[in-house]
Amino acid sequence: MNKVRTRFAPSPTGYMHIGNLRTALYAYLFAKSQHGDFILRIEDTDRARYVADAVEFIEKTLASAKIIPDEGPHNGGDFGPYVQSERMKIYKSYAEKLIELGYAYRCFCNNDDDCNDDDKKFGGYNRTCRDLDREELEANIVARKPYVIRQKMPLTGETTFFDVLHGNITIANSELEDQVLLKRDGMPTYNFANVIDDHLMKVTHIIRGTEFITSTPKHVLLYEAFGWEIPTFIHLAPVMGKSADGTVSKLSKRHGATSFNDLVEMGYLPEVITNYVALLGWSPKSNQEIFSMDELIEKFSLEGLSKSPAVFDYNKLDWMSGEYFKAMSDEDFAKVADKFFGELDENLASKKVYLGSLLKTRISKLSDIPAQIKFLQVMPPLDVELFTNKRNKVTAENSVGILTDAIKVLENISDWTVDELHEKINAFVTESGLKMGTIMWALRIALSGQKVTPGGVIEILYLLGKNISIERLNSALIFLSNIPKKI
RNA sequence: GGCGCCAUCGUCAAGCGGUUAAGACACCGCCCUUUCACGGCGGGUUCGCGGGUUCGAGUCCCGCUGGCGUCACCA
Repeated sequence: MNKVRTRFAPSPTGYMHIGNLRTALYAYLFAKSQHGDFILRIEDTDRARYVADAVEFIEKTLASAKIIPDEGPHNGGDFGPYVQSERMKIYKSYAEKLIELGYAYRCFCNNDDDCNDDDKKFGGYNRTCRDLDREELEANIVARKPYVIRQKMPLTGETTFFDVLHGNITIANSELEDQVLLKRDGMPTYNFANVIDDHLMKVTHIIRGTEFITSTPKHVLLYEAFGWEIPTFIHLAPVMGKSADGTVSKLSKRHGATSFNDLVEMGYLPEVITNYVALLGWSPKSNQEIFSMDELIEKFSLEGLSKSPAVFDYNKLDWMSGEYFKAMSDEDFAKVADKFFGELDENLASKKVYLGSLLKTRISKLSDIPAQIKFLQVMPPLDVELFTNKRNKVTAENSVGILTDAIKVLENISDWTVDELHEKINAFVTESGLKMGTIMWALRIALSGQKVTPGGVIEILYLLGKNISIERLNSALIFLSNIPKKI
């Protein structure tokens, strides 16, 4: 049996859509699970769409997703070059060959309207010039450069191909146009280059999106014309997005971030994105959801692939992301979180690992961090209402006493550590005869101006440090004393 | 519109003729609790519709409906 070889063949747009990334992932996982090769090939035959540095961008993105090609523009391999624009001579020779074989012909008009009367004598577009006397025609056409080479489709009958996911798919040949194989500028079209390269590069399994199902018969006809072995097709259902109005459509900008890189910038770990995306359209048929790349390779199989489109669910991504953070050590988390902390003062900067330990269980992406820690750097404006909490029996009035006493306790603490704070605060609560919740609530509000904080009061005190903590408590006291008493 | 593909909870999905139709996310409720988070427990009319086939259909067949794709010198 032939060694399995799959490929990922993006056009260099400088943008890695999640759907593309998933296609690459599946092609990679399948190849690796079969101990085969995974090839990266750049399909840059559309000069108008060329984006500078896009190849490097694609390679970097794949690398960050841990998808490593065995062959590619910068990975070596025996079947290069792996950039289509560098293979023009190859395509040309195969196109000429096809003409000799009688499966293609030269033509120079885009459509019948493009042709003037003179042109029409030599045939215009699509099936006008295909059956004219070839020698006479070609001499004239070649003289009239630039021309195009079109594939000569059978007018009757049907073409059937096998798809692993969909079984046999049959399309009537009458549906197929005499498509362009070689463009005026000498570049091949996707539908041509693709077939030539997949054959030359010995690709055994073509894994790509469903949008290519309808053009596959054209490819099959090409393989047959050359007498080449037809590879196995696997057409993947698209990744969809859900809009606010509930409608579902192919994932696009209006659904939020859609590229791998957008997601990374938002602070999702690359391994989280691959893990999540792997499960979008593929099921391991077990209850496992968290997978390392090695596990994915081990568990991957074509049977788990889904035929129907999958909606990208940010909720689930968030959950999965949180699971990864929770599983990380405080040190590792602090490392990946580092650039999201922003500018920290000396005190906080020295407590990053500790801060991270509090943060990692309550965020779903790293970009949530700035909002979570802002109050540590800048005290938000106080609001009396915040001091009122029914469940904990706190009011703006009784807060005054609590804060006053707390300040005294805190001022006497010289060893400002979490343990020490814990001990002293506990003692203070016991002594006061009040509920833990009552005291903590008042303190939290005074210290943070928020009902919700990452970590409890003890942790905030520690993070803020002695001076700032006491300062904030005093300010809160002043604030409360200036509130007109309720009647 | 022609052609093609698809159709199980809101979402990802298991299921491959006989199941109380898994599990996860989200949601809701309760518990725990130093707020939030974390954690624990529990909850929900899910097989698009209509015909067949069969003792028996989410599973097979047909039709319908709906969604998506495709009809480029884009990939």
